[in-house]
Amino acid sequence: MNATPYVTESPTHTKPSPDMKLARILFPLPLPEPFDYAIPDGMDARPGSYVRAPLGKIERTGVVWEVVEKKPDDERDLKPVLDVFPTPPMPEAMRKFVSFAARYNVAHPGHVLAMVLRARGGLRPSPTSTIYVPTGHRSNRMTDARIKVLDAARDAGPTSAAELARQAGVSPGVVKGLVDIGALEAREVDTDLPYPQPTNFGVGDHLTGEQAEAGKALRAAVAKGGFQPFLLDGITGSGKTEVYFEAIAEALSKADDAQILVLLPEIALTQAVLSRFEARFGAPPAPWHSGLSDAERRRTWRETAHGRARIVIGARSALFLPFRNLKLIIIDEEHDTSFKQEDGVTYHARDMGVMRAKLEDAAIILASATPALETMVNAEQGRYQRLKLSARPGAAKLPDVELVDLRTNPPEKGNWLSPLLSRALVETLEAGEQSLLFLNRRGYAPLVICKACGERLKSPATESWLTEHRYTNRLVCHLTGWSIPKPEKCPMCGAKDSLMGVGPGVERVAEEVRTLLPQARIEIFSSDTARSGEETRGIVDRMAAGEIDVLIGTQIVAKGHNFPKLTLVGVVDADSGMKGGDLRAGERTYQLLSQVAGRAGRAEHPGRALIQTYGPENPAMIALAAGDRDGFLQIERDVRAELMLPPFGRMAALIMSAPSPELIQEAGKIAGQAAPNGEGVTVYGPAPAPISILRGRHRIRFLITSPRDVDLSAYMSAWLSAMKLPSQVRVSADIDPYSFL
DNA sequence: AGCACGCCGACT
DNA sequence: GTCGGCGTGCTC
Repeated sequence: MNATPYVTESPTHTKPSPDMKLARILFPLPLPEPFDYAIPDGMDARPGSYVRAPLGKIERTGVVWEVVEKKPDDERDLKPVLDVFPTPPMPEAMRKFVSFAARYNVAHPGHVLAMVLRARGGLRPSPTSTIYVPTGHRSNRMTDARIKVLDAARDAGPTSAAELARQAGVSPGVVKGLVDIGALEAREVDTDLPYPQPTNFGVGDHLTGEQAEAGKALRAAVAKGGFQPFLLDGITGSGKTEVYFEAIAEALSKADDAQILVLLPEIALTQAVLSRFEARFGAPPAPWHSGLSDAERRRTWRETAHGRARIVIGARSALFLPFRNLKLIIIDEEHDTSFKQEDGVTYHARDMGVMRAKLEDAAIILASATPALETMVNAEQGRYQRLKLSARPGAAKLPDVELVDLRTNPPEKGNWLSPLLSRALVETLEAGEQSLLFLNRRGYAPLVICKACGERLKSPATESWLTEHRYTNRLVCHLTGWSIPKPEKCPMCGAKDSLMGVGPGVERVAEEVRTLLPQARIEIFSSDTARSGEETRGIVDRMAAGEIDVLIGTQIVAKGHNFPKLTLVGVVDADSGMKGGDLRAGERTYQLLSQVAGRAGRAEHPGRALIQTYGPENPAMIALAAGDRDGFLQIERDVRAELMLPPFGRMAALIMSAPSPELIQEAGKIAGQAAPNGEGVTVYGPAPAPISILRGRHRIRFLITSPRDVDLSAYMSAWLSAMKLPSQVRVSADIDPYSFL
């Protein structure tokens, strides 16, 4: 060891020179701003470069946010940038997008950057592995073992030494021997392969007149270039996908480095959808969702950053992938509420997508059969261009929708299906056709009470009601997943056999159908019976093959499955979604119900939908029965305009959490006093948050409304920084909140 | 987010 | 007397 104890200064510090440039580096951490570092001579660190730099005692990856000249009077002894990754720099549009998303959603820029850098290994070149290929060269010293290995290499294709030895049933030493005599050659290859390039950019086959026309409009817009937002408004089965494929084909053909992002609700990201893209464009798209392995994740990330992945198809978080040359964004099922991220950095992928398209100077297509009210208003006011698809190709027709008034046509006591719906189920089974019953409640009964003392059984962590599951004979908290075996005695008063399930769940409705149709093949479709993709596929395949007579499902059934022999859809309780004071409740019920109703009669069979409700006079129900979607949205629109609710006014929430009820009450008081005065801003609360206890923390929230012209993000940001809170209290803002309950 | 510093309880 | 619990504060 060559110790030099008298050297005290760290050798990593760079001496300032007169023309030194410094890099302002943003780290994926909740820091208030980028930090300054010295760029060593000869290092190619520019705005957008992904770099490593020392931060405190450790080294971290960050992104150069800007490069500035060091001022002559700047005496700071800056640490140096250590390394630049061989990844193309993050384009300026992306950096602006990160900053915008942080400002708009009231989050630290670094916190948003963390969402961008979520693929470990994506910044480094692909790992390599050694494979062995036959050279064709054979020596006269061919033993049995050697021949087996060469046969394996020929049959299995190039693979690793261990794999070759395993397949040949010999020891790895034999492989080494073959390399030594020149019969096999070792090659280093990347394990993460580039995605094959799409090839088919031509006009799609079998487009109907209306589809061809919409496709042409989209092609023209993409060809022209620049920020152009579209609403592709097409009823279920009208061929929206085929139409936006035209826009994708145009973007692909326009430049050979143009990239396209397709966002879908996570649940819609199936193999079938990926295959459809592959069939159309001759190459599979790059996928991005929470279920990817680390290797798949870094592959998609790297290929996207290098500009080699042309089509990326993903869930909401794919919006934060670092595209090099993004030319088109598609948000399919744009009304879907799963695009709203509710924890961590809260954001809405649809709204952020429009902003990203604007900053990238790209086209964006929002596609839906039931567009969100916000989107409809944007189209109406000319901010989005609206393309309508109204026809269903082929013989398929939207089903006839009938409302069943549960007040005049009530189910028998203890049942949940009205005589009308029961009769329809019998008729459908007799006709050899399929039925679907929709009830958005898992389990047997959503509430368990004690007949003796009236106790309602609650989850210890969240205080929410426990749901009875007969199939597993457990009581389950649907917020946390916590469960206990169903007790024999009431935990409160000790009475035996006094616990009773109240209200309907899919299991109870299944029980009722079993009594009504003893010979029918009945299955339940919910997250309890479709735990894996395999189970989901099994149910969907059996239903499509006609092996199920009655399928009883939660909202999982509402997503684009095609069941040709399905002719009856029954909605057990249309009113359940309307409760809770949620400003979008009516809209969501309409979307869900029309989506569910759209499952019936997609092929040559006509379908019908029966909707059970206690409020058939409700505008949502009337519009649904009449198939008058735009009429419904108009009523809803007027209500929101009148009350200055979004999109006619702005709304935000401030959510606070603390480990104890006393502390959260104290925090609420402090926050209430710290709320700044803002022109037109109204603060309501605090009130218990939608999930008032989460992971052992007590939560409250304020609701804030303002006119549209107020910068509510800036208001929330000012409020947050004006508060001095005990350290155990956590606060966050939610711009345009979606959960109210 | 890490990581260190710092100030109070159970152990060789 | 120390080892270590996690509250608080800093990182260019």
